[in-house]
Amino acid sequence: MVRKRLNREESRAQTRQALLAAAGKVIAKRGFGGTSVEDIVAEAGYTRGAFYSNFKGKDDLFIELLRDDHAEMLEVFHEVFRTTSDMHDLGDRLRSFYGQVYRNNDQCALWMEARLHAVRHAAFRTRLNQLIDENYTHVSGFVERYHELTGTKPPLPAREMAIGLCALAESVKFAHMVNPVQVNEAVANRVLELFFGSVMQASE
Amino acid sequence: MVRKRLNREESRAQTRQALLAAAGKVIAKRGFGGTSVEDIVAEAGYTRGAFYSNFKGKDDLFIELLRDDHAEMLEVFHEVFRTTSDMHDLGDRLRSFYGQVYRNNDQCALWMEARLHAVRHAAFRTRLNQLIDENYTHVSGFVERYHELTGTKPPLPAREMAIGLCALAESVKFAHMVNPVQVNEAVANRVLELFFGSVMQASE
DNA sequence: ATATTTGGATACATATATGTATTTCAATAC
DNA sequence: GTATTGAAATACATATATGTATCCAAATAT
Repeated sequence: MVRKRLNREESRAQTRQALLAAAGKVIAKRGFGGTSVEDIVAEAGYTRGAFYSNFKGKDDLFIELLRDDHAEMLEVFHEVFRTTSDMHDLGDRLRSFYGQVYRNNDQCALWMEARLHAVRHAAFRTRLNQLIDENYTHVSGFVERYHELTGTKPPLPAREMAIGLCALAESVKFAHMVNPVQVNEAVANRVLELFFGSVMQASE
Repeated sequence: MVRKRLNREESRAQTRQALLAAAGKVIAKRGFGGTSVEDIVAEAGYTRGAFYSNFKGKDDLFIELLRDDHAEMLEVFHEVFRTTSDMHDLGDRLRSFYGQVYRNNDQCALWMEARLHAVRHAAFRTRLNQLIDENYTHVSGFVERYHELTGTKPPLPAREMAIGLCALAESVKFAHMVNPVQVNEAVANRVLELFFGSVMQASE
């Protein structure tokens, strides 16, 4: 597994990453509240010592984990929206984005978990909302760009459109996760398509 | 507190209710995974003995709690949708419903918690989805009624419309809870109004 | 009145959590 | 090569959880 002899910095970074990865896995499985520090280090193959040497506590690690994930998400976002100059398919794009960005259900669950935790813990909420706001800003930027190019006017401020679009995409995805039978892939897509489409038409 | 001498049945029902109420409170505060049986009984002023005498375990209690809450929600639903014969304001109605039905944030958090738990636990998922499906059926019924009366045709099967509308309403509410500053009451309402309105127009 | 049931408290055995204090051993510095 | 540093393990003290087994007192039945 470990290929070359690591120096301190590298070694520390490695365990840190291992802990984060393990945390992601185990939190997705058991929920944040239901996950103990012990669970995390066990999954990662370390001990509690390593954990407390790297993080202040569970909250701290969680935010760190989300930050990493968020960075990845932005990469996907830019990839999806940069690859084309044709702006007419905002719906498709955003759906594709959410299809890609939550590449697995665990990830979607993780963010739901985070939001829920945020509702209950003010300090955590503040930090999480920095990430979420950044998300809104990016989507919002895309909405603006879209309207510039199509010469239309958004029916609401771009940021509010972003809030709605994000909410919709996420919750349909989530509904699908909760009930994959009733809300199967096809249904989820139809619903998203209709809702996105309708809202876009409203702006012409 | 206790007014009259209770017989066994009544007494049992009373503790049961007390436990359920306490659980709702404490789960909303700490999350399901983060809540111990001990927490629940402490809040209710009983002991673990009472708990295990009334429920098989935490999952069992949780479903029971949701079932009760669900029943209440349906009452609100009917109240909101029965009070008028004017069917033209589906959006208003549904928004009003979601405004009323999740009369406090705790309740909304509780259902999110439940969904999240369901994603991870198949047995629980089955039972939760019975409740959610029933919800869809009711909203769906309203959508149908709406289209009958307005002589329009839904752009998607009524049930799929219901899925989308519920997802939207819930997630905007949730977004508001997570970030009450950015997604304040006014923003949430504007977004909901626009999205609902657009979708409804799509059906004409 | 006495016997029986049973809801819920108490006791028990065991398992798991937390956070800090201390130790160890490899990586750096000298 | 020896000294120093620091990441992670171990040890420790304490707290909290779980589920069952047992007990008790109030509510029924006889």
